[in-house]
Amino acid sequence: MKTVNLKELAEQLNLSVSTVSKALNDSYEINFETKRRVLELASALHYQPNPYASSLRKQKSKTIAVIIPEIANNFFTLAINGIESIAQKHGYHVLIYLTHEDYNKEVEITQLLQNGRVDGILMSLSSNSTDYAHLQELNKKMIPLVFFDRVSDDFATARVTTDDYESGYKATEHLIEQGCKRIAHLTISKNLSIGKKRMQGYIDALNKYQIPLRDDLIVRCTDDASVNYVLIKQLLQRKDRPDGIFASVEKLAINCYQVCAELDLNIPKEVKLISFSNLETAAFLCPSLTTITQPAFDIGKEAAYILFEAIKSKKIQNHSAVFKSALIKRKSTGC
Amino acid sequence: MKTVNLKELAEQLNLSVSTVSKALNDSYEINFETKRRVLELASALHYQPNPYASSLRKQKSKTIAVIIPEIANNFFTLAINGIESIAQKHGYHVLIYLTHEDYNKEVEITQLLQNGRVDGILMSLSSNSTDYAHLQELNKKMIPLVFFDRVSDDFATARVTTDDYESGYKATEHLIEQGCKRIAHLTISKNLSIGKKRMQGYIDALNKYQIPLRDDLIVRCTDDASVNYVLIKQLLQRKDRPDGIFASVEKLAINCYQVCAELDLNIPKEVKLISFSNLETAAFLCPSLTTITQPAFDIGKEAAYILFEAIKSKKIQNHSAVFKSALIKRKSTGC
DNA sequence: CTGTTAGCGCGTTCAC
DNA sequence: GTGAACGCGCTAACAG
Repeated sequence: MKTVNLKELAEQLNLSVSTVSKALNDSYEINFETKRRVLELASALHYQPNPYASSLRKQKSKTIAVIIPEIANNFFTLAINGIESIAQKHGYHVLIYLTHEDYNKEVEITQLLQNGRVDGILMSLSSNSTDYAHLQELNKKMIPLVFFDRVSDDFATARVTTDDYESGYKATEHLIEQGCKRIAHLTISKNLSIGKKRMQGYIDALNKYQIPLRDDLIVRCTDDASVNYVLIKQLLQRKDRPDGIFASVEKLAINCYQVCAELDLNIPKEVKLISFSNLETAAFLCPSLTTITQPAFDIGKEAAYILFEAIKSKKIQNHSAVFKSALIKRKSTGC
Repeated sequence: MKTVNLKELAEQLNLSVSTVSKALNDSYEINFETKRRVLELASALHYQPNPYASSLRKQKSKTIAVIIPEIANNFFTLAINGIESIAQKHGYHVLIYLTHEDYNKEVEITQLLQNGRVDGILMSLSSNSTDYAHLQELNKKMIPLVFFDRVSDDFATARVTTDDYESGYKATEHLIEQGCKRIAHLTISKNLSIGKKRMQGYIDALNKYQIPLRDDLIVRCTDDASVNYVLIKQLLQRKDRPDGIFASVEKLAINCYQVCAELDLNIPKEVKLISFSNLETAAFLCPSLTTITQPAFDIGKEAAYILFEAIKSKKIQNHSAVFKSALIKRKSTGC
């Protein structure tokens, strides 16, 4: 079937293309009766305007991009949910891109978005991003950018995060209150502010309770899961193995479970574990894991909201929002 | 910063717009030296072609849409991963749309895609879709459509699924082998083939082992979680409560966990549970849940692959692929 | 090999 | 109130 366009409608109605266009856009110039006729035929023929012609003309794509490191992760999944709901409300379309924690891919993707494909970008940085020239480029092109969750302090733009420092502090404090003496911290990329802030919370909590900070209990994990696995195994095989672990991300907590299973270590009796996690279902199924849970859905919504504000006002805003995360204790668990 | 376009490049190089265009597209007509000059300036100025102008001209969007009922679901999450990887390989962009199991939204979304926004669509039906006029419309417009996972037998198009019948049979058989006598089945929408086929497997397995099929053990769940919760609670509060449950989707299994926790029923001692599930991490954390796991990533990849074949060949193919799912038993569990 | 011309489908002047 | 004409940025057909 031939796709129906303005010309087609105009011919059938004995009107000019521009009149039809105006009628469809509800212009005040057009006679009510004409509008009615146009709208009638349009809906009868299932007319849909060609989005790209319109984008080209209006220099507006009605599309945003979401760039995230991975999707098999409950936080991002919930955030997308929030983002999509706001986008749909604004009549916007959502493009999704995965970097797989690869900085080069992140650069590539942002390059694809340089020329009008999107009106704005929501982004969570990949863990090995250190240089931000690709983002400067977006800035120059006046494409609004909002960071969420994984932000960098080295690049100024609007951002939506959780209270990472406070959460890290509380998580550590919780382990201390459970009687842990040797608390390890599994951290990800030191470039990301979530890594830095959560760790600072850990450090300050230890200080507060006068527990010596031991560098050998801080495990700097990588973006390679198998490497992390080995690091965690080494940690748990030491004779003075930690009695508490604070994992900065869910994935590392899962790794702990795997290692503990292999080493026949009981969680939470022999090792207490606490982690950032949004895996609601897993947390439910697994009563021994106390989690720090972020309001991922709301974070997505807020980030989208800020982005649309920026798009509307045509100003790159430096708005920033911080959400509280919650420490969720599971019933019938020592931890 | 002004966005740089072909005209800009042409002026700076003292060439015509079309020559520049050809050079950038590596046309054989263009002199090597000219190409070099063009490419040099283009990269110096970070030239990126306007995708919508090109789409308009070529009538190709280099974009596909993925329409799914929800995203907070490990199956879809993994499938998107697979889809995105193939799309990226083909230089395609991925639009994502969530129907939230709402048929009307499904219709709305497909309408938005009628006029060239995408070159093809990947779709998992919402559970209450019964009418397919909106899909016929896509068909007429020659937009390739590939179903994955949630397909309908009432609409003919390419599809990628798992061996739902066989999986349902095996799941039920597994419970029988564990000694279950009263096996309940929690099913979703009867419109979807996954619902029908998994249930048929259940029925046939019972027959095979000469266990009477009891209609009161088949719980037809809805798309309203709170209703399902009540239904499951009623099921488990009966004096002749089931000793085994086969949940057709993960979400319903989670509901079972919640209800059992509330009723102080032990899983798997008092009630054995088996479910379709792709929640790898949960399955790991929860050794008492045996799962039927689908190769979601590969299903996504295959669906995308078929779609790109259709786009390339400009033929709407009726290719269909069936993947095996795996029954994954957890260690140290009676079920 | 390079340039000229003519749209892709739409929205916005500016005449009438 | 309506229509003719132009251009968004790019590509393709056709000249030269």
